[in-house]
Amino acid sequence: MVTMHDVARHAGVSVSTVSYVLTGARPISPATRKRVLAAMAELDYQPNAMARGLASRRSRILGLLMPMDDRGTGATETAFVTGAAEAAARAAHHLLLSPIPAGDVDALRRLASQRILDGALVMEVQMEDPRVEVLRELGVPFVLIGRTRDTTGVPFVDIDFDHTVRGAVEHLLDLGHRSIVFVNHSQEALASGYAPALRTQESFTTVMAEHGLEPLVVTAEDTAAAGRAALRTALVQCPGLSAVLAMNEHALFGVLGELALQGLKVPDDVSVVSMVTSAQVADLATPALTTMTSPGSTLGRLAVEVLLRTLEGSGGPSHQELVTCSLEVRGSSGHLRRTPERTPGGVASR
Amino acid sequence: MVTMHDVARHAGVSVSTVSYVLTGARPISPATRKRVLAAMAELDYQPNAMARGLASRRSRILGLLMPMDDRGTGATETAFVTGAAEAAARAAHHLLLSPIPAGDVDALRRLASQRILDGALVMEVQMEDPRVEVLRELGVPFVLIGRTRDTTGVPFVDIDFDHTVRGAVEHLLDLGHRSIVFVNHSQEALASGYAPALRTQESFTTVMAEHGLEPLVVTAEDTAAAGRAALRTALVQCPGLSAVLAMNEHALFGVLGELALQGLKVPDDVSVVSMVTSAQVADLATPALTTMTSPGSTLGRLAVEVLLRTLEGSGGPSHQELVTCSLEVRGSSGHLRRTPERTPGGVASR
DNA sequence: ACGCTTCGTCGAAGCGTTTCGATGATTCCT
DNA sequence: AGGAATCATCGAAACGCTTCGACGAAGCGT
Repeated sequence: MVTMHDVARHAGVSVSTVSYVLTGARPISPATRKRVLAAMAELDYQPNAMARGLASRRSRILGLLMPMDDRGTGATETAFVTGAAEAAARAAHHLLLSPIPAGDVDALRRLASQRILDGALVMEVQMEDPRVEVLRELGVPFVLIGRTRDTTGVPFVDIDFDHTVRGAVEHLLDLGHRSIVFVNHSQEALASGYAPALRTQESFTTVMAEHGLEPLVVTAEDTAAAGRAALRTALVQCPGLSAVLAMNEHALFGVLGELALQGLKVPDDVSVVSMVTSAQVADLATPALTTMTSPGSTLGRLAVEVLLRTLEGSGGPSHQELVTCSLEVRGSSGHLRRTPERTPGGVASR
Repeated sequence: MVTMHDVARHAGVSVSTVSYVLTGARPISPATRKRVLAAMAELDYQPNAMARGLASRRSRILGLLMPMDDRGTGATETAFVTGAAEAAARAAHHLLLSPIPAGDVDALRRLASQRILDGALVMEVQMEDPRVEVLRELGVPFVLIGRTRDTTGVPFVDIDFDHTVRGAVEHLLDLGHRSIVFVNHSQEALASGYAPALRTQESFTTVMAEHGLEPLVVTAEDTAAAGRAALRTALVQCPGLSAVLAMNEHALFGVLGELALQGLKVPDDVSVVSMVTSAQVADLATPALTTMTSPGSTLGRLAVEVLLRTLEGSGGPSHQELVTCSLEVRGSSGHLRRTPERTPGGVASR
């Protein structure tokens, strides 16, 4: 392994000079700098990350705290990771992937105490997330992807769920729909404090109320079967249903299947809008889904940039930013045509 | 930060003794060990990863070389990562996620030279993958997830594509199908050496030939639109088509949409089997897809275990293992009913 | 020409571990 | 009983880098 010593000898300078060329911590004359750089190139020198990390107390590694329950596994999350990875790479940092569950405080404490992370990106943030306290206590800078209920002094980037719901609902209202059902994640997800589900549901209720409409909500596990059941429930509660607003991609595909089985055409009989969904997933359905498109990779990039800026040591106020989902109208939403007649009591599949 | 020194002082022993308790490199008497462990617990000591890494030349970090092109982003890959992360965590190792493209030899060389990785898991392996040579040259142990054309001396775990194709084809043959079209990834993917596409296609050709059948193959970009077009092409080339075998999930959903538009029912008119597909994705379709289910998380776990075993320093022969996809029959495949009549020249959507 | 800054560089002391050789204290064999 | 072998522990030298104080050589004003 070629070390700084070798470079120094080869360039006829001291090790510290080589170090300064690399870090820029002190000015070095152009002549020496050039010689040092030449020596590095010639010897194909790469700094040893561990040594640098030990001496500088900066590992250049960012932790990606990504609990891997079944939910957090969609195309949106993947795009997020991609964006984060690219931003990190651009800044010569690395991303360390940790699947620690949001509730496993001990594991997080262990990880953070190893001083292997310069900072952390916290995914799958819950309304009351114990990780915030742990990281703060251990002095590990962090940025939430998502946000807790109380966000005072906590840096985060998140999706503007209120804006997203409004955009989706207003799109449907513009098309003439009045009977809209909101298909959310499961009761358990809500109970466990899964923030996107809670926030969107609250916004939905508010927005519908603002328009003097009844906010119909059904919940479903993240499976197609649950989606089917959810739609049947919705049709019972509101037979005149003309639009579905979804915050649960997996269930939504079940909804679509069930709609087809019941002889309801999309978008002629029922319009469908999926929120926080990627174009890739939207395309899987026929017709392609109208979505509030998730800003996946943007969010990831942003999170890394905010975190790195924090590490630079600005003692400024913690950065908080909401990024919006944009409406992309595809084939699944259209003008209200008529109150569909249908045979009551849908037929089960197969 | 509490260091080994603190622990040593607190326990009344030398630092080296503390180290030996931790690493087990030398025997320590039960009495001292107990005192040391007590001191650690009391002080809430966590070893500094950087210092340990520098001194031991073992970072306990495994690189996950995961090129993030559009393709490698499905549920199968996610499951893989999940499995790997869990296996690594169990062995007290970390996973460092690097999105370096397969072709970017320089970036890989830079990463590997930093000595930040104990070993690497190589994803998205191509038939001729330059990364193998780089890693070997730089002395970084690795395991391929996938495999190159020439696998002599290269440790890998991969899916048994031949078995997968056989399983799928035989399932369809058993149901009476004879006109089967294989929907593969794009021409470019094939040309660039994307191994799963090449291997499955070859197996398909072979297996069909073994049964005296014509192997019809169409290629498609990984989009629904391309899938639609692919199906239309297939119907022109083989109007009597009764089954679709897919190696391209995204295109497959286009295929399903186009089938519906053409008035062809699944599985009554056309049976569909998707290969290397997760149950999650299978469920998105209605009816749910019959699949050769990808062993995602198993593969990830296995890869990490193999790599760790390699790091333990067994000079044995390089571990090579193929793991099979298992047939899961869902609603999309059924007995051949009849040669479907149809209006020639499908109607484009919308 | 004098001291005073400023500039560029050097040497050495860490950073928190691991690991190697050495050192007493025991135990064992004859 | 005496020397060899074994055992548990210690001290110190790495590991490859960063960073701090120091120092000679220029450049400055007066």
